[in-house]
Amino acid sequence: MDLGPLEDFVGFNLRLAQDASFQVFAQHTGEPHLRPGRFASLMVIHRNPGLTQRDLGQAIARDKSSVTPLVKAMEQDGLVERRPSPEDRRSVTLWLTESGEKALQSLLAHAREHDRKLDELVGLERKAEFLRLLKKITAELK
Amino acid sequence: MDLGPLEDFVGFNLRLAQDASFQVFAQHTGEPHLRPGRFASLMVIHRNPGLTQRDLGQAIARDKSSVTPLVKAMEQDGLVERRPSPEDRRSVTLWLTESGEKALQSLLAHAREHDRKLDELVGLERKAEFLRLLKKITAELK
DNA sequence: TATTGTTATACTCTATAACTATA
DNA sequence: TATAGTTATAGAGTATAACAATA
Repeated sequence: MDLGPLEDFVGFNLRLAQDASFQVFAQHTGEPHLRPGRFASLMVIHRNPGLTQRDLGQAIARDKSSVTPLVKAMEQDGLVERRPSPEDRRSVTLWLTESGEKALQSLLAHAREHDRKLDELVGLERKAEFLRLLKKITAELK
Repeated sequence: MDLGPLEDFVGFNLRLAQDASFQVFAQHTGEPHLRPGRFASLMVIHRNPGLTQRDLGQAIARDKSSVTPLVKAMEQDGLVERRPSPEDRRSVTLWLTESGEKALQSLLAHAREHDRKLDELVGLERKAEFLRLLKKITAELK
């Protein structure tokens, strides 16, 4: 199907490439509690144990009312533990369980495997430049 | 917020760049009947006037049950006309109205403006290679 | 029997607003 | 007064399944 001028727009091709990449990644993660949407959250909690739900929301750019069900679902699946903050009784602090750490490691393994495929397509000698441009778009586009 | 190993994954950066690009584009289109989600549909109908809803669904990778409300909304907004197919009485053929053509042209103008910003970030001398890699990922990732 | 399109329904993900409890 | 978190609710956007009309 010919899409005319769209075919050579960077923005449009960015979207197609990301869709393809996400779909392939999501397929290979398989298990439901390893859904890619949780990846960033698990990583943020892993690297900032004891952060509050508010902090998490800021890190992943979601409203607090969206964080509540996300965290509850991960708690339900045994990936995250919620403990009252000793400093502020309004706050909840977040910690990965052992199972959460394992889930994160598993997602990371999938991500590495996935990125090996991307590296192959991009080519090692072009990867640094490609990454640089993606980061530039993220950082500077307004 | 430090995301550790994710920071240098191509897939992750693809996602961040596409999010940034989409958000900026969506903001600037403004009006509700020019929502970016309709862009591809308008373009497909523009370039294939008289196609059926089934054809449209295949082109934009959506189930027929998702095409129905999409097309109805665009008809409601006066962008698309639905006519019974003379060849197959089960089918509906799709045509852009004058207003639909105008909406498409307006979206295209926004897209060109948007892509000028992206071109600036990427740099003209690197654009061809960048596009080539994005298309390669779309086409060959499995 | 198979296909086109519609409808009913449901699921995911997101947000806004109103609320409780703290600060 | 302001903030952390919860809940109720709503709106996109998507899909599956059952259906009517037609092939």
